[in-house]
Amino acid sequence: MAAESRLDRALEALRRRGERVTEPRRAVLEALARLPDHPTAEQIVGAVEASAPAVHRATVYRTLETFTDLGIVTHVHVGHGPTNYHLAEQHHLHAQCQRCGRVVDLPAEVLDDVQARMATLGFELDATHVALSGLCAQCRPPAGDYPESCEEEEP
Amino acid sequence: MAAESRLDRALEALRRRGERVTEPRRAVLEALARLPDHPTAEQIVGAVEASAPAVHRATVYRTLETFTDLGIVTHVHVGHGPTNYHLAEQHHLHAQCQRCGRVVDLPAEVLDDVQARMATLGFELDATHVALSGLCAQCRPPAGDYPESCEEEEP
DNA sequence: TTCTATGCAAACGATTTGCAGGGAG
DNA sequence: CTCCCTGCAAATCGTTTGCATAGAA
Repeated sequence: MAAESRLDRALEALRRRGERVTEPRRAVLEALARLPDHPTAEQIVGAVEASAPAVHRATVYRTLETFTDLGIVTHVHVGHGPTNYHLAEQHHLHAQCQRCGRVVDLPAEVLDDVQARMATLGFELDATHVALSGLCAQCRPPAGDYPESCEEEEP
Repeated sequence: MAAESRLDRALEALRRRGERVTEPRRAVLEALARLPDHPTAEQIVGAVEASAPAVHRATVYRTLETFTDLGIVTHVHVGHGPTNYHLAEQHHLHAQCQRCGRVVDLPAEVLDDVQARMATLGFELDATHVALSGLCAQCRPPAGDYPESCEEEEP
């Protein structure tokens, strides 16, 4: 799936809903389509700054909120640290390593059973909205040993 | 389990580890033992202020961090909103309602299967560290209807 | 022309930090 | 007496808001 087509599809969704297509909005969508992983608002601000320097961070935040309301963008809360955003197309779950901060994707169905069970308790689980927490393969102490070589991200 | 005995046990744990027992620390532990649910740092600050007005919020934050390192206190990150703290005794999970913000406790084993499955993927799940997210029984739209009567907390 | 979306600056909530003094052990 | 813990003030980080204006439709 090319980044460009994802961008076009998002723009199309915007117009279809009668929303205005502006330069900041285009730039935010472009950043979301182009950036890898799940960028934070601040990373999107940085990416947008390259193509459209006049766009203010407040606009990026407001735009992300609007897109979320429209269902174009999804966000994930990670235990500590800022919220992560991505285009709403791919439905998957997330887990974040407590040590290195990396966010890994998980197949969407890992929480299906939990979801079913919580439904019987009256709680409607939104599995994509928060990232599970733990230690990734690199940071997990290998069999009683000390953790090794899993650097902190973004120095 | 009486709040006082929980307090005593925590104080005992402090001394056993050669940590100093000071008034702020005692007050924070007392607040944790006495407050219901899972108070935020700021709620603990408020509770501490009653018994020991001179204790500064920075001290409360530092104390909570120290206690966490010592394994006396545990914290839970909720999707949006401040971190929740509790004494490390009870091991259980949490889920937060996206709408009313309430945090409900879950039996510790609801994520056991997920934990096992993620272990095979190399990820060591810490199920208690983040709260699952969704809609609680009161806020969940009852069969296609509009949500009703689930007030926002703390006005 | 209309009304939404934007830029800017300032406020905001939650949390952290540097520093010098106080008090537990 | 020594060093850890504390109070205070200020900084920081992520995010939100009020206001007047630009610009999409």
